[in-house]
Amino acid sequence: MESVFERVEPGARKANKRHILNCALACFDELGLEATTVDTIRQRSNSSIGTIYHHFGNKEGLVAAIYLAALDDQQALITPAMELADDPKGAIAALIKTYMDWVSQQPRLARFMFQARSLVASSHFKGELDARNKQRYGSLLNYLAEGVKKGEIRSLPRETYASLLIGQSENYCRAWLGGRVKGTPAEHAEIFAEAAWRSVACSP
Amino acid sequence: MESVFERVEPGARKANKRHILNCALACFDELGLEATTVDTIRQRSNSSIGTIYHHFGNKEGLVAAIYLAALDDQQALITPAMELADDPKGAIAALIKTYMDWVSQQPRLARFMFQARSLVASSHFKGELDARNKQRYGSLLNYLAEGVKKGEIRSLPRETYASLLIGQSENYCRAWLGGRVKGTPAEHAEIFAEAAWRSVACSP
DNA sequence: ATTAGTTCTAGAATATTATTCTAGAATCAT
DNA sequence: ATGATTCTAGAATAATATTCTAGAACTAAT
Repeated sequence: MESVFERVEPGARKANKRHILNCALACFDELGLEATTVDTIRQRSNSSIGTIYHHFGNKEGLVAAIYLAALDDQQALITPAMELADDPKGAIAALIKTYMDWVSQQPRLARFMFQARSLVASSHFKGELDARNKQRYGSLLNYLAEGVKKGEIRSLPRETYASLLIGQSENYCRAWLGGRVKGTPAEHAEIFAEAAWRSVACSP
Repeated sequence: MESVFERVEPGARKANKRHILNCALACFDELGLEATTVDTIRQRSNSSIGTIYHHFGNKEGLVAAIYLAALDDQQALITPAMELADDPKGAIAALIKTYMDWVSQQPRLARFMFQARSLVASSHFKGELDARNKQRYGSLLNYLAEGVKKGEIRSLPRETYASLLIGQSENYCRAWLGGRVKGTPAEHAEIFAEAAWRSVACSP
């Protein structure tokens, strides 16, 4: 978990910044976004108000820093996994399995992402978020377009593909993190990969 | 939109309470949950702090009241639509089309629901939310179980069905409300109903 | 190694916002 | 008509976020 923030804030100099990020994540996860105050985080991290505001600007900035680091960590696993695949079906399976494995292994981060998403999306970090999402799905969509030409993928409105592919597994992950279902996302990943493929494929 | 709150707070006596709910919804939608203060709502509704706290207890209670009213409004359309269907495929299509139509017609309420969900889920209204969701999916799951016996529906882990059916359309609705896609949910509803069916059906 | 510049730490002071409290007005049931 | 209940109002208080100032630690260039 230390490693998640090492990617965005590397080096010994940033050790305390990473420490604060970790403590903040723990607080948010245990108490919820609203209920954790900046002072709660200060106490847990043995830090000071000044330090926290120096590094993150405000509470929203701290939330966004964790959120974007988590998104980057996810993407750092998904991109290479999809590049290894050699057909659309394999790429879709890689996307879904990698995503569901990540959630299963990083439940605190994943839970935080669901809680913080709408906050980040309505903050002035919206731009950064949109840029990452655009990059995230851009290459996938071009890839699918080829599949359509070859007759492997159904021709559907371009804007529906992302939801058709990731919506089901995302919904299940949220349910698991909220304790409403028991089986880990990882253990059902095949089912969801298969369902996503059925949704967009011309033939099984 | 007045009618949404009439269901839960009927009668002339509750007119002001409904008025506050409507004004609060408008504020939340325009400014976001965090950015709208209780005083913002007081101003917009020409009300008073005392009145607001009398009716809702606290800000969280106000959010939950809107959320649960919206959920009930949705359900009031979905339940009869599904009961009219006479086979699993029709029931699934009714569920998805009714849901997507509702979102298209009530974008403010729908957007609010996505923004407030995790807040309500981590509040002490979690119980009420769980009860409604249990009821919401309970009958659907029993219905699907029959389909499995008849060989129409694939036999999958029970806890995966709800995500498989509603995940895609929910994801698209969120994207539409966030301005990331252009086509209304209603206009793509057939595609999503079809995809959900493909995900769980034995044969097309 | 010294020094100028930069980043980091600290916490008191301030500003913003949520919530409580008390009292009176309106409504209802008998 | 009257006692009980619900509703309205806003000042007072409490909780929380944010700003500000000053000094410590570190970095790079001489």
